[in-house]
Amino acid sequence: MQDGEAMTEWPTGSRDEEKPANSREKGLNRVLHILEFLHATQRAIGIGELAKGLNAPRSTTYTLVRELVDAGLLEMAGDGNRVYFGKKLYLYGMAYMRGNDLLRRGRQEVDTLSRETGETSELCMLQSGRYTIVHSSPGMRPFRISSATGLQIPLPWTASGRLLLAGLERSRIEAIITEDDLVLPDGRKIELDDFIEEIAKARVTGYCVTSGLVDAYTKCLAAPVFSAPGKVEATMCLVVPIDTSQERTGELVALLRERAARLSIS
Amino acid sequence: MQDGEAMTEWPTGSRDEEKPANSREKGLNRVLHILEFLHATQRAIGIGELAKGLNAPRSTTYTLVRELVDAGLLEMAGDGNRVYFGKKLYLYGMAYMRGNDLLRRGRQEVDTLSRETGETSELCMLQSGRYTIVHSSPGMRPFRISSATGLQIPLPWTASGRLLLAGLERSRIEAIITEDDLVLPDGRKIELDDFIEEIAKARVTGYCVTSGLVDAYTKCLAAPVFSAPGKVEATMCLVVPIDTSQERTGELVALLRERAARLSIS
DNA sequence: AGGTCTTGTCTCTTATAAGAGACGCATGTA
DNA sequence: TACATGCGTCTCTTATAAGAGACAAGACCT
Repeated sequence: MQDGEAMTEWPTGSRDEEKPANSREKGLNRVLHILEFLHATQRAIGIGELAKGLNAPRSTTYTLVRELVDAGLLEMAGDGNRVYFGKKLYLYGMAYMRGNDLLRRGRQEVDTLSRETGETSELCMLQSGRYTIVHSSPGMRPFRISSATGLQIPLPWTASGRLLLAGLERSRIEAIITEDDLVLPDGRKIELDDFIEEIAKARVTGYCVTSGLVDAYTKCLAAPVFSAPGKVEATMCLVVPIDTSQERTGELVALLRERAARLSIS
Repeated sequence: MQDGEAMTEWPTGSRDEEKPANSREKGLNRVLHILEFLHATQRAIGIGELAKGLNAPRSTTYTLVRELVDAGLLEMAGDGNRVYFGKKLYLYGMAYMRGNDLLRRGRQEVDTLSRETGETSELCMLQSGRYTIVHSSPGMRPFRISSATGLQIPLPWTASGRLLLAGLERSRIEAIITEDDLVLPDGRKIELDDFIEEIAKARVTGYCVTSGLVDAYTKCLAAPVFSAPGKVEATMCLVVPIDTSQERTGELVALLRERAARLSIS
């Protein structure tokens, strides 16, 4: 997210884009940042506030927002001085879904899986180096373990993350995972070597279960969806209470793997 | 779509953006055109082909597409040299839907309406001067009358069009409707005065029925959804065979109006 | 009624991105 | 084997868009 870029120095050894330090920013980049920012805030926001949040000059921001609103990618919210995503983005998004068998079928599988098991179920993909929930369907429990579509979290925090990276060389993985990604929300640190080993193991067993990583009370079961032999395109996963019995976990994993395999045929 | 802009002179009396004739085009505009173009073609397309379709220089197109792919707004399709919409657009689109009560509830209403009646049902909105199908749910008939989400057609061709423009002054309407919009697919021409009168009538009666406009065998029933008193934000509509009986049409209109009214409360 | 913010618009400068065009490498086809 | 056509990358120029900053108008405090 909008990680105060001007403030932090570059994480050691990451992208080597040379920064001319104080140069102008391309309009298109500003636009991309605007969209990311809105996605992070999840609600309409004033233009001034937006400019501030992006460290972007006000005049430029006004201009770009106007153009985007005219184009329909953004819309002015009810009160008239806040912006949020626009209808065009919705239409483009639906077009993406229509053109994407995996996503379309995956959504259905997830919905039925969560209906059948009563547990929260998700379809996840790798998106710009992070684990991304592409579709989720809440479970039936009184206290739901739910999470929103579009949420992005570090790969090492999740079972799916171990599957999504299966088959990549170590160097590729190192390029994707940052130091921060290896620190769990509760402060514990995952060793990169351990993580890479877990990836290898997940690749062999064909599924992955993690307990109490993102939080202390959930367990995460994931199975890979292949787009080609060996190429993991997505994962399906179930989020269940951490005290779920061994047997039930086993049953759920079996069901999950079956469904994921069915999706893979594509 | 992508109306060979370089070829045609401006429709008399429309937008007065001065064209410096042979100037450079802003990157952001190119991007907006790329998105529109992909939306129109509805499938992945080669970059060269894309550049040609947009009358854009090849080098620029390559640069922009690369940036958009890096950003996740576009994706390279399977074979590796075609582009189409990307996951980010899907995520933004879902975010739009989540933040938009009317759309979210409207989709549901449309789905149940089409299940209950067995007819094709749609939620429509005004989008950049055109009638846009925002969500549609196909009917149960052996030969389905269906249409895709995102389809845009001229306002005068539809029942919804007459409702979406209700309450606008004549000058606003004239600004939106072009000469071409008034010519039906079969060549017949609608008089602007007649059209404006029909809008006024639809506004009073609170619904609109049109027969055999876009094609010879369908009838279109539409009812307005209000976002504020007098402000038509969307329409719900049913597409039925043109020979549907008077009684059944009446029943359907009543049902439709009830549903649309329920949506309006928001 | 003065002081402090924010909002939206406008003007002007200059750093820079759009674009022309060349290049090398694949294909295909005569 | 030559010739054409499409793809992807690069270089260099100059038209232009990003941005600084000024301005008027409203909002909200004292």
